[in-house]
Amino acid sequence: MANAEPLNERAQHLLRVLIERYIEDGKPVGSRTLSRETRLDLSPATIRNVMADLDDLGLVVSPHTSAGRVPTVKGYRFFVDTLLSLKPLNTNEVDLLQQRLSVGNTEQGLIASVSDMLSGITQLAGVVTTPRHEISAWQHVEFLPLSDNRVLTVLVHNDQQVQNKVFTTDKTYSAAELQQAANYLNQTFAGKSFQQVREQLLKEMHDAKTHMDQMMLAAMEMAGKVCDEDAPHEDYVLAGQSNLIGMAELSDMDRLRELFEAFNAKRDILHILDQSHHAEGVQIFIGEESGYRPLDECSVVTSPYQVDGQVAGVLGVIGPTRMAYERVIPIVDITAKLLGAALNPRN
Amino acid sequence: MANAEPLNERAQHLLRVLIERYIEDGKPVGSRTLSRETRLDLSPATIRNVMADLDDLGLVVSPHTSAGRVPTVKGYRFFVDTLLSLKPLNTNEVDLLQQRLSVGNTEQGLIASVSDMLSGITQLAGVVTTPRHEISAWQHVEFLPLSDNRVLTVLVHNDQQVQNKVFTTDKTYSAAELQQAANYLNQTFAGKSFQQVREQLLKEMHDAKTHMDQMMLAAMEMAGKVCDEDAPHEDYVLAGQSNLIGMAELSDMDRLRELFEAFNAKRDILHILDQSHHAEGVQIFIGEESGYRPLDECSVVTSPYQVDGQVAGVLGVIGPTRMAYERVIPIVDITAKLLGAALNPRN
DNA sequence: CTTGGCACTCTCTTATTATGAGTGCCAATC
DNA sequence: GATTGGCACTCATAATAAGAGAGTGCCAAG
Repeated sequence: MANAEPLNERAQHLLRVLIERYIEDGKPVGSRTLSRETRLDLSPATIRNVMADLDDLGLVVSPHTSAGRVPTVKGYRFFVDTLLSLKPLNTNEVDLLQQRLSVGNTEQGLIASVSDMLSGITQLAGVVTTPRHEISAWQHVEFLPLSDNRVLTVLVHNDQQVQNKVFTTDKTYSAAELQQAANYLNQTFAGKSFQQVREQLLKEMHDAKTHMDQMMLAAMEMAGKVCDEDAPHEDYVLAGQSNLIGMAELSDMDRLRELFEAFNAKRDILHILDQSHHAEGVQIFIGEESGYRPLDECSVVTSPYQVDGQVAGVLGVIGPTRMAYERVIPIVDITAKLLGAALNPRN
Repeated sequence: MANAEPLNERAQHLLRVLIERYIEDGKPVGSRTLSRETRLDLSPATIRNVMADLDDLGLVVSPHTSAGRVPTVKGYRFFVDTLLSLKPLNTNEVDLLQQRLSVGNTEQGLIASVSDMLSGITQLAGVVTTPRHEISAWQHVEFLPLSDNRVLTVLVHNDQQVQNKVFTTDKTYSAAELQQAANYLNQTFAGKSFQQVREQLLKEMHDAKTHMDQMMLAAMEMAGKVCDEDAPHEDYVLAGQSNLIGMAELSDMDRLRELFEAFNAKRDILHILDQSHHAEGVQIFIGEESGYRPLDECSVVTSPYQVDGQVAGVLGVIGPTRMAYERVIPIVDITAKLLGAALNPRN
């Protein structure tokens, strides 16, 4: 039993070659192939012995008695954690990404093109969550009267982000009244974080009811609504789903369908991405590790991206468990950094 | 030869039953079934004769010598144009749609939920183009200075629509200067259509170069850019792609993939939808009629929707040629009307 | 014009039989 | 004690064959 000595050098090397090979052409790999592929100059029989050990350890399995071996989730995990030698992108490639990024200038456009980029380069599905702006602070608010009792609120955050929303009010306010309300709010809140604004707002609204005129109250309400709106805006942009259609491990229509439905429902996918939110650097969920059935045959490679030193969102790719990790991981890593940089207020 | 008499009553009825039956269970339908299904009390042999005629006319084909008949594109066309008896929704169903529509209040939210609704009810893919606002007129513009040389432009259309964009200018403008520019533009353009604004803008920019100060020119430029931006904003929102995955006629992975890629590319799909733009009421593209290979096995049922008496966009569903037209057509029709109503400025 | 009859054609299913890749185990070898 | 060749065995895959079933086209009779 090789159980005493957990995994010797040779076994590790063989496991590595096996997985690399399997990733390349998706067929179970047998002892004969392995004996040819590796430099160790071992006979198939010897390799079979090693394979039996790896099998006992749960790192590989054979789909049936007389097929080669295929890595298990545990095998992939070990591979990714300790055997994998990443293939860093050369500067050319990085420059190319850089260029494609600087085109779309709106935030929406940026994350869409990053998602596209990820899927294009990896030939998998690319995903980017929309950035959170909770760190941002109040810069300026403007109220514009529309027809009837409708008021357009324009709220500018300190990071160039702009939000607008139309409200219906109880009574019709004049432009001057609205101006006055905006002035007051701007003076009071400029530069404060939305967290602070929120608290102060609630407090003032509570004990102000008596000595504050109608108009101020309405303005408060509006601003409060805008702030509320800010928080739960969690979503993602997906690209390249069609890349997943041909893949062997998803050839089962029902599986594929389940997966696409999960994409639409968004909830579960978001939950996985959230887990990466507080992690540092690239994180990898292999097969069942994600905990969601539709993703059983898939791996998810994610990385948070930072704006202004704060984690603003997560991006990554989704593909079959059998994916080229050594290529995908650096791509996700770099892309997260590039997106962070592109999203930075000053650049 | 029945060619002299193009298509007698009985033949039409049989064709109709055949297609209805085929739509229901997707298997080629034979003379025996048809003889049972129909009330005409004809023997299979007689029906075979009729089938031979329909075959000659190119309305049906048999996939192989000893299978039943299947409608051709031409057959579907005839069915849809002259045989189809629509199944109008009852008021309950309409009310239900109505309700689900009034929830999402932003325009984006509205078209997303309409798209969802279409796909949910029909179990096909739903699609809605984003409404065009070219008919809308200039109501108000506001410039807000941000840090550095950045200026936030907020443009309000007369139909509650709001657009904003951040520009970088050559020099730093004061709040007062920006205010002045906005005032001038608002006085000059308020109430005019963007078409008019555009023309006038170009003209003024041409002969104003001398007697107009820097500031005005810059403002013009900004406004011009905003107007430009308005035009080519053609896009659509798709929902329920996953409904198409299980469908028999798309079981070929390559076909399915092609189709999904067409969805992503958007161009061709938009082109088809555009054709419906100038049509009145529901329009149907069956199979190859669309002219796009990925849609060969699909039909597209569309209807333009109107806002303020003007066609603002198109919505519809995409599904296999073998779809329940008698149900889908009224749904698309009603939904277009509901969306138009929901989108109307005053409601 | 309609119908029953009949031969014929295809698809689809099921069973049978190779073929080949790969394994596990054992005894011989280094 | 690790390595190796040999050998029996297993199992997926492909190829082939044989029926069964559904449906057609055509013809001759009603």
